[in-house]
Amino acid sequence: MGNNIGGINRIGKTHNMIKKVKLLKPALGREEKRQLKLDAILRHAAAAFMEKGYYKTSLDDIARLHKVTKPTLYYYIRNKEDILIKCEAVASQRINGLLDDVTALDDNGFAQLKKFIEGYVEIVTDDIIRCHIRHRGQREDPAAREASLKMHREIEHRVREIIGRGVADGSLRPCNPTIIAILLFDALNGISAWYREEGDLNHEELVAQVLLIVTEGVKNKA
Amino acid sequence: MGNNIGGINRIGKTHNMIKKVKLLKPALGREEKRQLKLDAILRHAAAAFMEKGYYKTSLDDIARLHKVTKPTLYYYIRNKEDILIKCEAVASQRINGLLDDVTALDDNGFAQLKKFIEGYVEIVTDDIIRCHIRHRGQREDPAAREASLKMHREIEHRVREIIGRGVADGSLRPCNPTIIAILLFDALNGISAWYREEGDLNHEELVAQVLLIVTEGVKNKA
DNA sequence: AGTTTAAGTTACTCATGGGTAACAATATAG
DNA sequence: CTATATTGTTACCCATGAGTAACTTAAACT
Repeated sequence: MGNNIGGINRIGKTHNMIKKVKLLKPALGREEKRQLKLDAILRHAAAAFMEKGYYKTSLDDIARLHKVTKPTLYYYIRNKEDILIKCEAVASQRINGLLDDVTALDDNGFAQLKKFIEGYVEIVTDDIIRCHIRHRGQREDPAAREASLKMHREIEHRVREIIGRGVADGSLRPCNPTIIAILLFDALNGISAWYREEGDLNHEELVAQVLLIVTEGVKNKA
Repeated sequence: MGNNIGGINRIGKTHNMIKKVKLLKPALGREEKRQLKLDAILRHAAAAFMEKGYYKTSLDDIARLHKVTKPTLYYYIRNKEDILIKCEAVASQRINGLLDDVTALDDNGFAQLKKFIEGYVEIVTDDIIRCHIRHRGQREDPAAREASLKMHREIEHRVREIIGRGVADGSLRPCNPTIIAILLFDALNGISAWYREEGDLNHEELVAQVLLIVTEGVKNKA
């Protein structure tokens, strides 16, 4: 169950190709239009947060990026923190979707872990996910804070289970699944902070190196 | 060349044991006293930043922790950002000190890498280091920002060199030292966010698991 | 002693930015 | 073609918190 915000950034292009956008609009229901705009706002906000950080980015900045004024944002979001919460919802869906796919696989723990790593490196490229990884934890509202921690624990727990399964079925070497899951997660999440698709390092090489260290380690036994 | 702020938190105890602190004070020069207080402020600030985050921690909060009023802080620091800069200086000294020790070792790349990991897990326990790892990158002042990035690059570069050396001398399996260094760093830095010495997970177990994944990987070859 | 310097305090200023009230335009429906 | 939600705007409020000025107290040196 992948991602409900796939083609949002194609809106810009549509806008360039067709002058009277009005002709196109009625094709979409109000609720869908609203959802689309919300997603666009989230993308703009996430990009800004990644560049300047949450606190150094004002709502006016985000509004400017979206070419509206600040109060308009409040039609789509409850408050500034709500942006992070909504980003988290998207992130949760995508990551848990990946985990659904991976655990549905009829294969041993190692194979599942491998698939997870490949998928996660893909996911971590998205600005909204990046934003969530970087700003996870900063919740003013205690309830939101708790929810955030819970969702993070759940994901970590699912990864831990994959590793545990691998140890049980013999495809993974005996280890402490809790620690290994956290270490792996931190390394993967770290990728979101430095990896850019436009750069000279391609996806395959990156995945290959992650898999190298996770599966074989770096010590030479020859 | 370890750490110049080793026994700061012992001041509290001293204060409890000896009533007339005045009798003790003259043993220290003014400059040293000043340095001691600065370090204490840094510790208080770092602890607060780790708990509430940089932006949610006001200078009044820090002053309160230190049992002084806000303007007094300005006797020791230039401004709020200066606290991060000073934490970074401490971190730089400790990490580069470790790297000095490690690279001075007359042994192969793998052995050096192992020593580095052991030492780094130790370092990452310190609040000031934690603070630096978490808040590295948020610099208002462009010059400070550049300096921060440069220092971080330098450290990463030294780790990369150790790995490269290992590949060259055959103690490490052929790999991309740049990527491996970054992944390793992210995993190690991540530790600072969750590991507490007081917890039930002891140091040795943690180091053992990190070394397990780095050296052997988790895939079972049996 | 008594003068100087370090260390700390109270009481402000002032920019920033989140959030809102009241009003204007635009689209959808009947 | 009017009536009514839906979007959006301009103009404001106000809490927060960084940084400063002016003044007081404590320590140190000769």
